[in-house]
Amino acid sequence: MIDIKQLQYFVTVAELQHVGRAAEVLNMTQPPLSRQIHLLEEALGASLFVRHPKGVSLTPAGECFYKDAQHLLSSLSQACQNVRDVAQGKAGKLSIGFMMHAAYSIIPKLTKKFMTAYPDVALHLQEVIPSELMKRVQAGEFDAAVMLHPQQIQGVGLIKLCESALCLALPLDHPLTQKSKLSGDDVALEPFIATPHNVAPELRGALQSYAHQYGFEPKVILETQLQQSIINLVAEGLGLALIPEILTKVQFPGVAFRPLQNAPSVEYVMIWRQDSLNPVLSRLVESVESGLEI
Amino acid sequence: MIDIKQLQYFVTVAELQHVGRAAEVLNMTQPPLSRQIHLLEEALGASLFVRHPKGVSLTPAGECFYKDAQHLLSSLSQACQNVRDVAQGKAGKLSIGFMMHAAYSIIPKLTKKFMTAYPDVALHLQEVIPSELMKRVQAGEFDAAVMLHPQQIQGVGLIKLCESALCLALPLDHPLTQKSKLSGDDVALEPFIATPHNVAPELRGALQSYAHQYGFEPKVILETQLQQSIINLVAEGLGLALIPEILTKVQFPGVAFRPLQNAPSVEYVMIWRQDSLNPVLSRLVESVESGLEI
DNA sequence: TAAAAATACTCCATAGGTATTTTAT
DNA sequence: ATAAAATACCTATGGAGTATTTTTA
Repeated sequence: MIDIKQLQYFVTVAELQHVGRAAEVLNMTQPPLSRQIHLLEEALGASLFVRHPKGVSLTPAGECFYKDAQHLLSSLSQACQNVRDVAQGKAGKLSIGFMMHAAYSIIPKLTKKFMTAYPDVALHLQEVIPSELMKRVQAGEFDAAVMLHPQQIQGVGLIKLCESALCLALPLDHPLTQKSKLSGDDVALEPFIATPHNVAPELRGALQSYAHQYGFEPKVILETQLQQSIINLVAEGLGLALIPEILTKVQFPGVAFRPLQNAPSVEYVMIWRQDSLNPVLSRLVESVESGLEI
Repeated sequence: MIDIKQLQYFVTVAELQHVGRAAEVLNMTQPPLSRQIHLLEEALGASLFVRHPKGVSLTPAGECFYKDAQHLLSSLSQACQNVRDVAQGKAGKLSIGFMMHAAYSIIPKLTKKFMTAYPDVALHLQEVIPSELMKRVQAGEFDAAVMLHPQQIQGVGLIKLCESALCLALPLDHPLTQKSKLSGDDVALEPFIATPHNVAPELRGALQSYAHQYGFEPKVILETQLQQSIINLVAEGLGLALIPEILTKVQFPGVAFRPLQNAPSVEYVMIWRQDSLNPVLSRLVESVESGLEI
């Protein structure tokens, strides 16, 4: 059976055209090297060298095998390097799920920092509705997810990314845009657009409890799964919405944002499967732990 | 040190996800296979498998190495096949020198037959002046050459390809074109264009001895190393020339060919270095030996 | 607890070393 | 005649086998 050692022996002899000197380079004596070359020739069923009185030279078959052997050896060492890189998380694949809220500041910051540090990692980013994120991380479909702080965190690691106060999103032509700061009393009778409780309980809960502080039940006239739709519907003038401040840096046409008195806030976190086998994940967690400045 | 055997072991275990069953397939017992997998992991500095109670599965690093190992193994077997092909002359390189006379029928026939039989051989064809051919075959610069039958053939193999009678090449507007068959008497006073003796002694000798048969010394007014030039100079009306019949199948503008009474003939042969190491050469000789129909 | 993998220990095949012979110019 | 490769023989590393223990869901 041919083995790597024989290929290295062969390449060395081929390069030096001299079995004795090749043996020196290989830190061995001439006879066993001679023997290995013969075994290789036998295994291949072809003679690789012509023996001269002052050395050896490659036959055409040997020339051909020399090229292939060189390529094989370099491919092998490349493969070893690859596997080490992947094992250390310097290379590989990482799939990250996130909710729309993260798309505008958290995800860009996070990916930019990580991709700069680990250019050989292929990031797969996917936006899904908030309620999907925890499930799919636990199922191993995502290595990590950026989402609102969940209630239960069994089997996942968690790191806080930032906190963001909620503010009011209202149509540009709405009378309340005249006031620079609003309170619960101002909006008690307004129609609201919100996400259903099962999609993003934290957000829906925040609206609920804020309203209760001011002694009213919010009039939710429209529910939509997609966060993006909420802002679009506000722009259409269908109602108001509570939106985290991190989204207000972006210009949404037809929408105005106003701060709220005693505004509740939501917390954004990254979660990941605790028992993940992907070494890249540890690098991501480290990267996030060392600070993101969102 | 990593060796091929370990790669095969690894690939088998990776495919079956089960060390015990992989050991069966590999015709060995489980413990040494287990051990080799561990040694491989140690050599790579990365764990390749996660051990479950009912088998093993690949880590991300293992997945990466699996792809590379598969590729390495198939490259290796391809390399073994390549070297065998080259050793048997089924693949490789073959350089053939030839004189211009062979370009129009011998070389096309020969190369077509050979290339059809051995599509993986790269033929390097080169036209040079006749006197160069023997030297360069003996020097190992050409594996073989197509040329006129040489005087001395030390160190080379030889096979006859064909014989061709010489005929007269004359300008289209020459009075002698009126006659359909010519003899030495017709051309005794005509100017001749010929190759120098040291370039193609056989051809020059043939002109000489033919003339002597008819009791005259040929008036060679122009000598040129390149055979192609002779025909061009005939077309220009500078003189006549003796040209082998195998060239007359081609249309040369401005040149007429006429048969000669008692025409001398020349013999075309293929020669090759007897002690060549190129296995393809044997295939070429076989191919020519089995007949060319020129 | 029940598989499958890992470990412990043994044996022998074979890679590599030493001494010597053969080969090719 | 000479340098280099091949052969013969010896030693010992390490790959593979048998028996057994440990691991993990």
